[in-house]
Amino acid sequence: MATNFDNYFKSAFTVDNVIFGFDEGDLKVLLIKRGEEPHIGEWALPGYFVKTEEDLDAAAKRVLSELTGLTNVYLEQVHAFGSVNRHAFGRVITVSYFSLIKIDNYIIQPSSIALQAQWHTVNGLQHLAFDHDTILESCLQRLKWLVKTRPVGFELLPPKFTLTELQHLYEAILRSPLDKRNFRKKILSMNLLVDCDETQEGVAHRPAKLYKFDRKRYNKLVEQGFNFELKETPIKKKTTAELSS
Amino acid sequence: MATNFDNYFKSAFTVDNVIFGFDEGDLKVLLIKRGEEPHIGEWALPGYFVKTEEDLDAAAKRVLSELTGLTNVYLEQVHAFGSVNRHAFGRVITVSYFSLIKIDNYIIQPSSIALQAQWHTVNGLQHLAFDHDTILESCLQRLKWLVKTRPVGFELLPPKFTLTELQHLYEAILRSPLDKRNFRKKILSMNLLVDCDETQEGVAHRPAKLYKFDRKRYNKLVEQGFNFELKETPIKKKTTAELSS
DNA sequence: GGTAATTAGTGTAAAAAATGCACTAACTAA
DNA sequence: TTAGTTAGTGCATTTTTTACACTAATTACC
Repeated sequence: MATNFDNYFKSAFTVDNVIFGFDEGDLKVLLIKRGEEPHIGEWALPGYFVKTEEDLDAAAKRVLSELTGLTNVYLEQVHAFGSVNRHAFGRVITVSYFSLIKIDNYIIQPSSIALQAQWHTVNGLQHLAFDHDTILESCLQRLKWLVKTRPVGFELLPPKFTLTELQHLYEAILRSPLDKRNFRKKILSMNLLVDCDETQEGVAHRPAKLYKFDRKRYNKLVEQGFNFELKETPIKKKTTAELSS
Repeated sequence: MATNFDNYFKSAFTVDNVIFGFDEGDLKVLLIKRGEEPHIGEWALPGYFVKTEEDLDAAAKRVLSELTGLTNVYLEQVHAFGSVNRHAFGRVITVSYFSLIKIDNYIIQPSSIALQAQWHTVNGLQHLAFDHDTILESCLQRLKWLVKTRPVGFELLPPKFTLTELQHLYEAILRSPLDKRNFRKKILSMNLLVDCDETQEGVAHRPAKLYKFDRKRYNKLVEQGFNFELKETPIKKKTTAELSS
C-alpha cells in the first residue's frame, strides 16, 4: 500500500438531500434546477460539496438551507454512493440524507446555485442529474421500510388531518391499497391520534373528523421501545406451504 | 458558495469493515493490530484509504483482502462517518461495511499495515482505534435488526449445525433467551433446513441431529418476497394499553 | 324540498400466529 | 447400573390478522 498519504487527499465529498412531502394525494420530492456545471440547467436533488472544516451531518443541513431555504429539518443519513465516474470534476463520493416534511409549513426559497427549487411528484419523474435517480430510488425504499416501522405519516401531513388522508398517504408510499376498517383499527389502537372535535369544511359529502398527532405520547412510546409496525397485507399473502411448490 | 472547486478536492475516504463470526457460543469480530500511524499498535477494524480510481464497494473488498487475506466475502454498506476530527492526518470520511462469515471457512492472513489479524469476542472488547467503537456499535445494531428479518444465522455457522447451536447464535445476537420449543417450531416452519440424517459425535449426552441450510430454497423465497421475520418475544411484551399509564 | 351523489364511519366472525409451559429420550462417564 | 447432560416434542390459550357490507352526513342539482 502507498506510503505517501498525499495521494489519498485529492477527493471531495458531497451531500444530497431527498426531502419528501405529500400534497394533493401524491408523494412529492423537492428538487432544484442547477445553475452551475456540471449538469447545469438539469433538475437535481439539493446537494453540494461538504466543506473541509464541517461535520458531514452539519453539511447536509447547511447545503439544504442554502439551496432551498429550508431550516430546522431533521435529516437522516441513508447511503454513500461512490462510483469512480459519478462526477465530472473529479473523484466525488456523495452521502444521501432524507427527510419527511409538511409542505405547507415551509417556504421554498431557491438561492446559491439553485435557479429554482420546486416540489415534484415522485411518480413519473423525468431523469435527474448525476446518479440522482439511483439515490432517489434508494431513499424511496427507505421510506417504504420506515412507514412500516414508525408512524411517519404524521411527519408529512398538516397538523390536522382526516383518517382517509392518512390512509391515502400510506397507500401512496406503499403503492398498494389498504383496507379502510383494518387501517383505522390499527392506527387508532396505537393511541397516537387526538380527536380535534372538528370536522372538514367545504366538502360535498359527509365531512370527516379531524385528528392531530400526539407527539408527546409518541416520544413516550419510542422511549419505552414500543413496536409501531404496521402490517397491513393488502394483497393476499402466500403461505410457506404454497411457496414450497 | 465557493467557485474554486479545488478547495473541495483535498479530502480522503476510507472504508472500515466489520466482519462478524460466531465461535464457541460467542459473537466475534475480526480486528487488526495497526502497524502504521495514526493509532499504531492499537486494535482497529480492518480499514484503509480508498484509491481515487476505484469504486467505493470495490475498495472495501480490496482493503479487507489486503489486510486480512479474506476474499469472496459479501459486504454490505452500513453508514458513513464524517466528523471533522476523526482522523489525525486530515479530513477523512469513512464508510463502514459489514459481513457475516463462517470462521472455519477462512484463513486469516494479516499483511500490509496489519501486524496481526484476529477474531475478538464482541462482548467486553477493549477500546478500538479512531471512532471504531462507534462504528462497531452501529453495525451491531444493524446485525440485530437483520437477524429479525432474514435467517442470517446460517451465514455464521458451519455447513452442518444443530438447532441448539442455531438458537444460541440467535440468543447471542439478540442478547436475550428464547424459548426452545417455539424457536424450533418457527425455524422449521420456514422449510429452510435440510435434515442431514447425521448426529453429533463425541458429546457426553444425547447427540443432536445435524441440519444444513437450503440455500436454493432461501433464494427462491427471497425472490418471491417471503417475509422471514422472527418475532420471538423473550420477555413479556407490554401492550399499548399498559403503556398508556 | 327532494333526491342523487359522494365520502365517512362502523363490527364481527373466522383464521392464523404467538405464547407459555414440562416431560421423555438418548447418550456418556463414573 | 446410575447419575448427569442435552435433545426433542405438543397442546391449550391468547392475541393478531384478515375479510367483508352496510348506514350516516353532507352538498349539488333539479
